[in-house]
Amino acid sequence: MQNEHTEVYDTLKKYIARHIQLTEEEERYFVSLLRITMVKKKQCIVQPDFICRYRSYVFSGSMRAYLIDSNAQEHTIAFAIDDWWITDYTSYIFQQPATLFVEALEETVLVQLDYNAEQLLMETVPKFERFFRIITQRSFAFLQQRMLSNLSMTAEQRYELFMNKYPQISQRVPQYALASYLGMSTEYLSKLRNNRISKKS
Amino acid sequence: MQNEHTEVYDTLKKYIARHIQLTEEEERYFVSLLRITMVKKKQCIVQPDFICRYRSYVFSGSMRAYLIDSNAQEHTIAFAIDDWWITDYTSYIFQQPATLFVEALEETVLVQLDYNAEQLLMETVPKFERFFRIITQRSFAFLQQRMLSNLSMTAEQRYELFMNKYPQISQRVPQYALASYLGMSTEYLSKLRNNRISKKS
DNA sequence: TAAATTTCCTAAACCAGTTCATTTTTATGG
DNA sequence: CCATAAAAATGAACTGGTTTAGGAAATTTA
Repeated sequence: MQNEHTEVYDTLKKYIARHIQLTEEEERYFVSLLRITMVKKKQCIVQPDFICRYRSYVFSGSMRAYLIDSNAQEHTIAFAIDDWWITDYTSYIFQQPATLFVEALEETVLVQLDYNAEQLLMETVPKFERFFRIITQRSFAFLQQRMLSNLSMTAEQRYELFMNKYPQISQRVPQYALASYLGMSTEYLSKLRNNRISKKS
Repeated sequence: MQNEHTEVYDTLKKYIARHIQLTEEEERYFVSLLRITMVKKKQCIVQPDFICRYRSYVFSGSMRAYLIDSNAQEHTIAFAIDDWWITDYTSYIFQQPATLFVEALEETVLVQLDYNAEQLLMETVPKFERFFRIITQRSFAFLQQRMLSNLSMTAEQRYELFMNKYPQISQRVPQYALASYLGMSTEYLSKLRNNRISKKS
């Protein structure tokens, strides 16, 4: 058990080291604030109306964050596989009730950081201000690109783009989840998959 | 002239003070890194293929950032009026060639921070790591909400939402810019404006 | 203040993508 | 290993929103 945890923490530490350099003491302190959580397929770690207390790093497995709208339709705002963070971001940073579900798509191992621990961490080790700034900036740039794709491309182009950029993800997530991420119906995605749309080639 | 600049810097300093507390010396240092730029209507401060060197704070006037796609269609990714920052974010943070235009919608006064100056600022005054973390987190949460709106709402609902949330902006920007922000054609926006769509009321 | 240009409005034809209904395939737990 | 549920495929009918094409209003410029 301890061995397994060591491996998980080491992976996260390596991820952190890509952005900031910590002393051994700082690393130990950081790790002391974390907790490891295993979630089964379909289990939710965040639900609407509850305040989201954790930011979760995916060590293995995969997760998705989605909204259920007033017509009972699902809309996926994010996937997370290894080395990505996931949470209901709005709920987490403002500590207000969530609107999203965050659910495991398969058996998943997470490393979770509590909101209060995160605040404390940034005060105690200011380098983490930098760390969270950098990863948030990257997430923002990523999301802006996605927004632009959704504004400027057709469903088919969005599908092609996703397949090129994230072939791994497309194989691991259910098709209805991918459709709701790309902003199209499952039926239409199915047609695209079996390219019964444009007979260009 | 000096008076005018003082007013501009004071507004920005007040904005900064909402998130971090600076000493007078830090404030002076910060201000020394800034420059004020006036832009005329339709003038672009960022263009595709050029690296975006500045982050711009809007003191007065209004700006928008947009993409021109392969069909020569415009897609607005952001507006900025007083107290907002604007830039081609991806180009700025990665210092890579821009893909967007950032254009003045009216005569506008900007305060600009150079990329290298920003890096230096964060090293010299680490509080700014915190400042940029916080504003980036808020921008991210905002963009995620917008992404969810675009995935889950109809054109009409998006229009209504925007009008409720940003009545000031809708009056100041041209209709084609708003349509391209909301992800619909100008013709359809025009129909919605004169509500010739749903005869519910 | 007239001319030029840009923005805005209108309406009919059209189409990308949805909805609905049904079938086939794949997962899953007991 | 079967039973049953969940996910994916398919096709026909439909619709929200676009396209195209025009003309009216407003803004800019000379």
